[in-house]
Amino acid sequence: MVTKQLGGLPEHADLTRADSLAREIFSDVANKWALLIINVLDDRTLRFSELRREVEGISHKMLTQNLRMMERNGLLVREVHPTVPPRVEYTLTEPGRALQRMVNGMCDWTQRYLGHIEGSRRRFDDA
Amino acid sequence: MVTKQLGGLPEHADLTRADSLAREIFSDVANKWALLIINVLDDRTLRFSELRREVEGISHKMLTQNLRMMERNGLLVREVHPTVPPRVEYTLTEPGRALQRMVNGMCDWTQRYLGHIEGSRRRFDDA
DNA sequence: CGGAATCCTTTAGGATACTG
DNA sequence: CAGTATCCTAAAGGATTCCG
Repeated sequence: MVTKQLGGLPEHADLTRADSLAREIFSDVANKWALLIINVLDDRTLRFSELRREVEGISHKMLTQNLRMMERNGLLVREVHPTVPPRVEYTLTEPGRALQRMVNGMCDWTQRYLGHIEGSRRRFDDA
Repeated sequence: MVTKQLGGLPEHADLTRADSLAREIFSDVANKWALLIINVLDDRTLRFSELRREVEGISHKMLTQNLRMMERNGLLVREVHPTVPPRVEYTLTEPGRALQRMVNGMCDWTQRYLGHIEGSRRRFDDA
């Protein structure tokens, strides 16, 4: 319970003082690999191997680890097709898609301010 | 929407295939401490010690380290008042504030889906 | 007070091998 | 193909101390 809300107007959630559950969830989610997986999954249904290929640079281990965590938190569903060879597919849930919109926002942000950031870095590194 | 490509229509940025600079920036920003600092700074101007108090659980070292990184990337400005004892204040820049809106969205998301996530976790942990 | 540097522990994460 | 387990190295991060 953690809103800065006092007067009644809906204020932004403040996780800096949040209870441990909210902080834990935020920590799970606010990590590079999870966010990149969400971004690439989008509204598609992808296999493990497809995700592995599309999330550039992720290792087999990190992918499984993050997929488990995201499934546990209800961000995506995992469907196993008992064929041989096995076929396992991942799809974002509604909460996952809600998050995905914000992740897309962050990606767009990165693109948009790329030049600004590059300049800021140069200035900083000179001094 | 998802056609993460190339035709010409404005699509969401896809950092999974992005150039190394964009990936680096995203990695800088998509980390727990940076996002919490952004969330607590909001539109205020805060001293180092105030941030230290408000970002619950952050260590002296992590705070300085992240503040340097965020200053370098132009997310915030650092103002030193040459008094004694020294007074150093931090304020989000416009790019920083743009990011902050999305971080707030993520915090709100966490609050909103807390119950859903808790339930999903229980179900997962039972199986 | 804010920051840098040091030391030391914990975790993240890669490589590899094995299983159904 | 997807997943698990093991080993091992690199990076994150806490505690502490010293400096302007």
